[in-house]
Amino acid sequence: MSTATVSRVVHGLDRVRSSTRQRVLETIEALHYVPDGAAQSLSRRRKEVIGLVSVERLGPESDIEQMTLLFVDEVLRGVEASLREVGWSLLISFVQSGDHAYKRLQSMSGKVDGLLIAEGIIEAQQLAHLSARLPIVLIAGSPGERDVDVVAVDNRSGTVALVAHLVEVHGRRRLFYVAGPAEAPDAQERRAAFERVLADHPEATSAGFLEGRFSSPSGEEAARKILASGRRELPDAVVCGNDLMAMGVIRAFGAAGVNVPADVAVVGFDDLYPGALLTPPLTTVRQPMRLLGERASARLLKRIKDPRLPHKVELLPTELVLRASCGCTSEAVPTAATKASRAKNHGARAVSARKKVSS
Amino acid sequence: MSTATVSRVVHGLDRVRSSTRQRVLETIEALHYVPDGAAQSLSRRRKEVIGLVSVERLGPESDIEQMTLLFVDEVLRGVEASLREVGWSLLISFVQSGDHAYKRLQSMSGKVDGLLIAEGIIEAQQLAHLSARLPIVLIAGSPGERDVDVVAVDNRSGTVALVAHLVEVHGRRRLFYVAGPAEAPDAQERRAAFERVLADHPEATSAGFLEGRFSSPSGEEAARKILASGRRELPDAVVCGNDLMAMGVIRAFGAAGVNVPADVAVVGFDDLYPGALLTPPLTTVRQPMRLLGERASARLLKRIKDPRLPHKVELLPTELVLRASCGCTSEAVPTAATKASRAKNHGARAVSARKKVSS
DNA sequence: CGCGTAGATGTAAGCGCTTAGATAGGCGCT
DNA sequence: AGCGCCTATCTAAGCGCTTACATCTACGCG
Repeated sequence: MSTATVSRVVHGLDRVRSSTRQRVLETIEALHYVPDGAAQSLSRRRKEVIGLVSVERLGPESDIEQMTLLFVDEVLRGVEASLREVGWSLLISFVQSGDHAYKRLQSMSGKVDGLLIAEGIIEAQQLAHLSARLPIVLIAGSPGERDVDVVAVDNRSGTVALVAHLVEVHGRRRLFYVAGPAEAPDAQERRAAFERVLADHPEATSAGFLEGRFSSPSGEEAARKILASGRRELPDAVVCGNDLMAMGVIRAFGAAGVNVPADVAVVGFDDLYPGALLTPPLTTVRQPMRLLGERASARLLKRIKDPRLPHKVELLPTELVLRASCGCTSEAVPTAATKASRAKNHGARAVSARKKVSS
Repeated sequence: MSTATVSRVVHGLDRVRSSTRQRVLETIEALHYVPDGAAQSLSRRRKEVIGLVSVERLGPESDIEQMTLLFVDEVLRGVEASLREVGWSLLISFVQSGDHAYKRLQSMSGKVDGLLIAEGIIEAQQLAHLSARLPIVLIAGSPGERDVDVVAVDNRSGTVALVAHLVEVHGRRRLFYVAGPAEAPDAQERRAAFERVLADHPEATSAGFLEGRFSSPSGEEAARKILASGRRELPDAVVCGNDLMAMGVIRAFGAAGVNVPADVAVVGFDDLYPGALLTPPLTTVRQPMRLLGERASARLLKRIKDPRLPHKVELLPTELVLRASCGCTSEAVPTAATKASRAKNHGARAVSARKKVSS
């Protein structure tokens, strides 16, 4: 029996007499035969593998930064799940920024049909080179990128909904902003959105601004600086660029005897899991991380099938998660439509950021 | 110029005149040439890829189960890091138990040189089949497996250290055990270790036993049952098979007005990150998850190089993490040697389980 | 000045699959 | 029975590398 017949049986495309098919299947079963992936890839000119490359954070704050990784892990699950559906495989690699990321990406590019790359790993020019060789989708990249597809989270609408909530529902007036590092596009977008809400609400004013490093200790530090300028001058609310910093702020305020949210509201961005465990539970904006992974791989697959597709940026909506740290209580905010899907989340209320924005 | 020369330049094994080498390198650079992985794999008869397959938990308790995934993610990082060192790649796949796990593993087996498999995904017989085809290392499997290597965490020493601490240092006498599901080998080992400590300490007795599902809600349920048998009869301490259940127990006790640890000590196992955020912070046993990944892949690589190596079981030591839920305060336990590496962990004290056991 | 030799490069045979095109059977028809 | 045609199967040519082996070049030596 020729290998051609076996191949036809395995893939079932061509007609094979059913007795032959039977015989082949039995033999395959008996021999525990599994086709060699490398040979298939070579012959088919398609590997049915895509690569995911993201950052690995290290450094002195790593113990807490571990939480941040939840982000990547959720994305990864989304990617894996949608790949699994179509029978493709996922190759993953972490790089430390600055590391020889480009080298790694290049070597991966020989083993996959397409690449999912986390933002901020390589320079635009290197990206362009890679992108010329194989399909690439950027995850959570700044929407400005050319020559690649981007799937990102809509930082703006989420922040706007969150800050508007503080001002409109809780009547907070003096808002302090603790931003993420200026070089992070996410941080910039969130900050810009914050300022925009202030501009749109004359009754609210900025009570100050500090730049943190997206880490919990940098949040604590920011809170200490805020406290240092005197209790009289405490802001109404502290809006943080992410949950980690918000956690730091809450901890430092708690240590100093400042009551959150009675004295100062504190809110974050990300909806990391432990936020719900804090005292008070953290009001924040949820990023659809798993969805991010699903969409990114869907787009990549589409582009692999048709490489001449125009490049596109896809923004994913966020969701406002109201817990207690903004001043909401379990009973508060009866107006907002609660989403059943989040009901389980410790009594938090979730509101589509889109809805909030449009109102 | 022949492809052979290029190949020689790229791999630098054979002698090439340096002017030629130069020319080749320049051309490679200019063309952004990257060798095709599939062709290399086919020709070299080695893919330089290994696969990691682990469970994806779903179901009604998934919101909290997400935490469990931290486990897998840490292992994954360990694996990826050690693979990166030798230039190999990592293919990953999650399966839902019961899912067609064997099918998936089979298809992966065609694309990798070896497989890292999480415990409990497939039957022993299927494992044996796979193992006959390619090198396999089981992660956190029960040490009883044959025909495969196993790298696992030493549940026993950790549990023994933890329970002995409750009895010897805090004088707890009536200990209740909330176990994980009986079909989980980890759960069995921990429970057995618990009983063993009781046997070794005549002054301590069992206050009861319940089987949970390793989930936080099942912990809450257990706590409610304990409370239902009357306040008079509350145990001194509740030892839980993992952190999630311990978190549930603490929450339910808190809701019922039971003071932890004053009335009842509660301890877990795993050292999931949020344990440090609870009130009171959770005393637990830390599993070296990342190390687990590193060791598992190291062993797999070794076996791939020499497939006739005898199969081995490797047990990794755990580490006692003392926080407040066992009765320790920041000042307490001045006896135990604290490990500098854990000092950052919110003032928790960490003690090598081995050391504790030997004392 | 021819030959031996060693170093540099080219040639070609796979690696295990897919697939287009060639071939071989079986059938119904005249 | 002989022909054509359709279907089931086989043959063989790649896919892009690695590598053993053949070839070629240049040099030193007798």
